[in-house]
Amino acid sequence: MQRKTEQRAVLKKVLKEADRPLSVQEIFEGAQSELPKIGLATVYRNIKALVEHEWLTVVDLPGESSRYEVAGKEHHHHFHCKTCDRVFEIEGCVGGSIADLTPKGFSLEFHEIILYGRCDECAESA
Amino acid sequence: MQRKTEQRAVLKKVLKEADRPLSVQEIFEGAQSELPKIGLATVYRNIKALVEHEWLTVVDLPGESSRYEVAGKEHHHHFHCKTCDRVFEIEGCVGGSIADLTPKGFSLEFHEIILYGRCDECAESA
DNA sequence: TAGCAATTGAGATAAAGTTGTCAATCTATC
DNA sequence: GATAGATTGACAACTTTATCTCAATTGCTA
Repeated sequence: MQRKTEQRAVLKKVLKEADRPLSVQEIFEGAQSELPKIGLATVYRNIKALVEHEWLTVVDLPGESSRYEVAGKEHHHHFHCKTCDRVFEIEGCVGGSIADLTPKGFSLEFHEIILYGRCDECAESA
Repeated sequence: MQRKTEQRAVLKKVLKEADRPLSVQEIFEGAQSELPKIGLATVYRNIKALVEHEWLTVVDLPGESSRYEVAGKEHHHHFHCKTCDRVFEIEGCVGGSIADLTPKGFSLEFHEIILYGRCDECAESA
């Protein structure tokens, strides 16, 4: 990642403007709308580089392939809309009460919370 | 699934005795210790059949391939030990306070909580 | 216990997601 | 501008996970 390229600039723009975790396909399609000739390998290569440079964070959800969101945000969790399949960031956390769930003898390091349902747009048109 | 076979009996025994979600490999290896000639395809075939018959439940964790646990248990969540990579069931839930995290306009249908850290055995030997 | 058909084991095959190859292109520097 | 080398696009190839094929075996019924 030594040079600035138009491709990477577009990828970063797509990710910043989405403001939610995007799948490789979503990133690819978003970039294609601005740069129709961009290749999938370029998308993968840049995602990998941006993750290594900690500009991007990997978001893994159960049974899904990885999504990516801009790094550096506060601790937060995600909402997965089962209708449109988009993932949203949600504020707040119930970390305190979660510690109580830890079984005896186990040591808790971190946690993940995922909410499922319908996002505002999909709930409206239901 | 019209006939009782020794293979399926062994698979069910492995799953029941584990009392935690097992990966296909764990199930396969557990079954092999009792039935060395069992094939991987048989494991997949029976897992699929047992899930369809609702004897098994699929447990998906972020970034992991599916695990399987005996169906019919109460609502619960999971603890993933990052040291031994085993997954455990944990009792209790903070469902009430989780509803508060739901963004405006979104409709919450269900949730997932995953704790990460060390299990009792791994915490002890740390 | 004989026979039909479900089930199995072994390996080939498939599907999805990701990475590698390499000539052509573009970026940064001089 | 010209140049060196990083980066790209197109597609081949690979990985991992799961399924398919088919002859051999086994469970169930009569």
